[in-house]
Amino acid sequence: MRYSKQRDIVQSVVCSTDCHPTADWVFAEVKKSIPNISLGTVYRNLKQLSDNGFINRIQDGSVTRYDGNIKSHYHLKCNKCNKITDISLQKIDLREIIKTKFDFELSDVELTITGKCNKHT
Amino acid sequence: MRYSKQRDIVQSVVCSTDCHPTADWVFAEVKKSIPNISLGTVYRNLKQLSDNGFINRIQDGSVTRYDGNIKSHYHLKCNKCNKITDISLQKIDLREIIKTKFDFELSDVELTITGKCNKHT
DNA sequence: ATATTTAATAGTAATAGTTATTATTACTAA
DNA sequence: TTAGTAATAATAACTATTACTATTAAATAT
Repeated sequence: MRYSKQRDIVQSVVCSTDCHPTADWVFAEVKKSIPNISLGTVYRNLKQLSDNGFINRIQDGSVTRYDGNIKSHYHLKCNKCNKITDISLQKIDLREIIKTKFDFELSDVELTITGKCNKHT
Repeated sequence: MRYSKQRDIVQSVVCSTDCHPTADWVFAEVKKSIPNISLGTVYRNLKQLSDNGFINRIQDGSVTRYDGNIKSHYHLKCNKCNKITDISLQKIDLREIIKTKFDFELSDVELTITGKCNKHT
């Protein structure tokens, strides 16, 4: 994977926000530096970056979002404001439980908890 | 919501399998009884049935799947055979943890654990 | 039983998100 | 410097899903 200015900026855009952006959002943001960048380039680089572990991809309903936080963590999604917040739940060792109870070699966990955050009544 | 033969069959198709089918799979299956059913009708009825709690919708990557099992449960998805298996983890009361630790009113949890089931080396 | 009302339908067009194609550009190494 | 090949911009294609519209049929009233 050789250097490209486009990928470099895609990565820095994703890693400098905690808003779990979509490809489209990243596209708009990168355009500020590279006005003629193509949406396909953004998709391709997001894929490459996540395939190589530089960023994470998360599924938010039917749309894919990207996450510069590559430490193991989960998400809270508020169904009022749609904000996705990072959480970590170290006490629950899912890997252990899943392995011993279900004989299943966990490689990835995506836990989406939907509900209402404390900004709403 | 008044009776329709189409919805009745859509529901029975979803409820008589544990394969967590997509809309397209349901469409093909219902066609066996109603050859000229429309894909839109399948989507509309799947939506209605899940909105009314007769079936569940689950997100599998970017595609939506449906589940006749409406008891609270989670899923194991094997990334080798793509099979989705129902599991339940009664010991972990997520609702409690999420409420006390994060002040977040959980209304829905979707936990997707991806990995490798015991059919593979 | 028949007419009326209107939800549900079949068929089709449209949309959104994403991936593929293709000709061109620009790193890298000999 | 030139050959090889990643990466690119632009655009077409694709897939899952939703919207539209004229018609059909289930429930209700006559």
